[in-house]
Amino acid sequence: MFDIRCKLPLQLTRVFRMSIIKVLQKATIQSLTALYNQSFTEKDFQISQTKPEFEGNYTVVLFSLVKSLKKSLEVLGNELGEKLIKDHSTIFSQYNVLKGFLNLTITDNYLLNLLNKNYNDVCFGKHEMKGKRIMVEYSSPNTNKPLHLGHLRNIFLGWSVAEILKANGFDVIKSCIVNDRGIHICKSMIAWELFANGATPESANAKGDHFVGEYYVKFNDEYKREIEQLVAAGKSKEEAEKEAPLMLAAQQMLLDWEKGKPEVIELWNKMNGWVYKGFDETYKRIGSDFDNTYYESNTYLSGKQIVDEGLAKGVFIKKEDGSIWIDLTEDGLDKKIVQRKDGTSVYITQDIGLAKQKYEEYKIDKSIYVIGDEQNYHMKVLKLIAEKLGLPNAKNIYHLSYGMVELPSGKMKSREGAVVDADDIIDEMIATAKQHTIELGKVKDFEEHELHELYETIGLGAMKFYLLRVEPKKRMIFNPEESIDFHGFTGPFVQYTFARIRSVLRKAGQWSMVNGQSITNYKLQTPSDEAIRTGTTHKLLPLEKELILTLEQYSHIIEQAATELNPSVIANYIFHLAKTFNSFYTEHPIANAESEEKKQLRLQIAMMTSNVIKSSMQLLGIKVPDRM
RNA sequence: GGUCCGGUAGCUCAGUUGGAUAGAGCAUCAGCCUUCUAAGCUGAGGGUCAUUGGUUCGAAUCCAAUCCGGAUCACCA
Repeated sequence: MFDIRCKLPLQLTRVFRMSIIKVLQKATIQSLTALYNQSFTEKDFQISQTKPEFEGNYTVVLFSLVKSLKKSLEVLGNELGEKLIKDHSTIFSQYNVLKGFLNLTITDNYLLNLLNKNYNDVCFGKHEMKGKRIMVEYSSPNTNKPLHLGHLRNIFLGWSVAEILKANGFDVIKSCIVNDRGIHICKSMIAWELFANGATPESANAKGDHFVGEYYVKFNDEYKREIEQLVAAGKSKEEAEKEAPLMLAAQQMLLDWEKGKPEVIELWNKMNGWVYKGFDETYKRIGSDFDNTYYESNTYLSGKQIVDEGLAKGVFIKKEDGSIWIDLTEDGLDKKIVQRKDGTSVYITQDIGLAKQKYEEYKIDKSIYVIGDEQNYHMKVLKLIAEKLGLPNAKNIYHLSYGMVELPSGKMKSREGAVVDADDIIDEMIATAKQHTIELGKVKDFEEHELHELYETIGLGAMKFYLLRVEPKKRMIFNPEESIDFHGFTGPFVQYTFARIRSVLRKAGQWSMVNGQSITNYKLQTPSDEAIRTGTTHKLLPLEKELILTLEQYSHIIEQAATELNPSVIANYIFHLAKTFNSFYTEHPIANAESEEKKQLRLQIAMMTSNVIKSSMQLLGIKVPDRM
């Protein structure tokens, strides 16, 4: 989906820089050990960014050290500060102690060096390969209805987490399990058979997944009517639900499917084919992809053998009626069925089979499932069963649980058609992007295809950012009336910041477009190492310094986002970076700076900021436009 | 009822894993375009961090109880 990919092999082709926060951590441990002849770890003290109202950039919080050292905060702070500055004079220039806080100032030279070495490195911030492989499973749609807004949160999350892990040096496999069989699929098949008169997506001029989804809704409408009729004829509601002809037909079809009845299989293939075509269009449009797609119709039987093995091992128990269970009461959960009395497998059985298959195919070290929080219990059970069965790396099964996307009216109900359809909302976002862009009137010289691309970039960017900026586990309410903002903490805000930087660089002759490809001129004259070391070059102004400090944190942020499996960490960071840049941009002229030195410095800052914005937005799956 | 998750400004969300006077965006109000893109910038107002108690130098953060909201506890998937 993107042009730039950083491949940083295990064999060091480049030197990986340690983040300031890590340097400070290590240096503090060293200094404390040297000063007080005791051993320390990172957990003995805390490091944070200095609050803006105090002097300094990074702060060592000393309170927790006082007890074991029996020193006053004042004395400890001064001794440690003195030592840090003496031993690491290239990085720390001065310190002050306020209460229990040791505030350290980073030298301009250190930051200038950093800027000088990395300003044009599009891979800045990424980590070296760790030699570990992780699978991220996401999307997992049913093939009886189109994707909705909830799927979009799932897909964006999964895709982004995968990219974040890659940036952090993991070998990542994106996978998808398609729920392509079962009673719900048969429902739309029956409805199509009965009511479609042979219609196809082509004849109805409809997207395949939407076309099939209509018959799923049709089934439920007709089913409801049959129940009402039966109830009117004197049946109880329960009886009616079981005896309705449509339901009986769907159940019969499921049996026929499992037996492999040719007409049913043919219809099933045909309708699923329509759905896949529709899904593919949507995936392509939103820039999602998978390395491997699993189909439930292939995996649903594979659990049976595992059940037999588990039974032999004594992990499972067989009841008198032949059904097979696992007792999880000792783990604080209930008993769970893993195979029906008729010998057929249930949902969780398939998942156990798939978990094993994933491992055997890819030898993954970790298996991440991006699934809504409604399945927290299910995933807990799956992991426990996998552990008890002794499946390889069962303990590294991880459920990345995210909150449901709800409407102001409550939960989305696909059976009633009360959902925000994915394709619809994408269309709306792009239309809104178009409207805003036209109103602002800045792109009158764009070609038609450039405009089209720009609207997609902004519309999708707004939506992805909106869904990713919130911590995954929190549920969110989506208000279609209010739509999504294009100002403030949004994708377009960041995109706009990027476009302005590109504009500055273009005009300063540092960057240009040739046949749609961006070309960077490596003409920036950079201060010599000697000048930087001896401090004969620029003094950084507060906003210049703050920007470089923020840029410096990028690799640390990637690591944090990967550890937490949380793209919102990235979103918050980008926004902060863009906002800082905008203040800088307003305050200080770049191309028309007060001196040539300042001009070069600010062009470097601008270029590095644009690189980090592009790279970090890429981790969220969001493109950035050169002009908007 | 059991288990899990959430509750921070009018609204949407951060809060670096226990640290300094709790921060952003939206909305409201007041300013800033003859200088690199105003989808921007600067400033103001807005808070019982659901409630109560506890732990300690220090709590939005940890513990307990309570209240509110959600999910889940199927021979459904």
